[in-house]
Amino acid sequence: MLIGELAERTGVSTRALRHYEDRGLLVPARNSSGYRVYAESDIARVAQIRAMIAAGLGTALIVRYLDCARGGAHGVHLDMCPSLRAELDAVSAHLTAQAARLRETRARLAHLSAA
Amino acid sequence: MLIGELAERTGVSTRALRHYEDRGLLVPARNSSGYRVYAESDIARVAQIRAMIAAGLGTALIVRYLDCARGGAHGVHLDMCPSLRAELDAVSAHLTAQAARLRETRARLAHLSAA
DNA sequence: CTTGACCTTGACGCCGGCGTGAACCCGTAA
DNA sequence: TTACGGGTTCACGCCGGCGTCAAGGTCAAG
Repeated sequence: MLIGELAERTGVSTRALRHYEDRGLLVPARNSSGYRVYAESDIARVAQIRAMIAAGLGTALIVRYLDCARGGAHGVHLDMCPSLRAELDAVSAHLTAQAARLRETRARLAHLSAA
Repeated sequence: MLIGELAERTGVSTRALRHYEDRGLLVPARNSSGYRVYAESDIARVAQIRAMIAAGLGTALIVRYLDCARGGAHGVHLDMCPSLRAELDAVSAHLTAQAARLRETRARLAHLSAA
C-alpha cells in the first residue's frame, strides 16, 4: 500500500504521514522507486497515533509509548513503562486541572449574566 | 503602579503584561513620560486573565469575556454572553474529550505492562 | 555629569503539528 | 511522444503566548 491509499483509508493527510515518519512514529518500507510502502497493520497503528495526538500527547512521548509497547510485547524494557505512565499521569492531571478551571470560569460567567 | 511593580506583585512577566495590552486584555493609562500606569484593581484583573489562560482559553476569547463582563455589569449586551458561554462549553467539551482519550491511552498502557 | 535601575517600542525566536507550494522522478494510458 | 496522476525531498508559513535581545528615553542618587 502506497502513501496515498493509506491516507485515504485512514483519513489522515499524506503530509501528516510523512511527518509521523520524520518523528519516528511510523517508518514504512521502500520499494525500488523509493516510494513508501505500508503494511495493512499500519492502518491500526495510524489510528493509535491519531488517538494519542487527539489526547494531547506530543510525538516525542508517543514514540516512547510505541517503544514501550513493542518492548512490552517482547517482555523487555518492562521497567520503562512505569516512568512513561508517570508522564501520562502528569498530562492527565494537567487536563483535569484545566477542565476544573474552565468550569470555574463558566461559573463566573453564569453569575455575571444572572446579576 | 508601574509595570515592574505589577509584574512583581502578580508574578507575571512584564513581557506578558505588555502582550496583554497588545491583545486588548489590560490597557493601562500612561503618565507624562509614556510609562504604563496600572490601578490597584488591575492586580485582580491580571489574576482573572491568568486563570482563564491557564484554563486553556485564547486571548481573543478572553477579550470578549471581559467585554461581556463589563457589559453585564451595566446591564448592556446581555445577549452577547450566551454565545460566549456556548464557546466555553465547546472548549470544555474538548478538554473533557481529551481527558477521556488520555484515560483510554493509559488503560492500554496498563494492559500492555500487565501482559 | 555619570551611573544604574526602570521604562519605551520594535522585531525575531521557539515549539508542535502539520499546510502548502516548488521542483523533480515514475509508470501507465492514449 | 505526451500527458497525467501518482510518488519524492526540501523548506517556508501559521498559530499563540510569550522569551529575549536591541536600541534607546527617564529619573533619582552619588
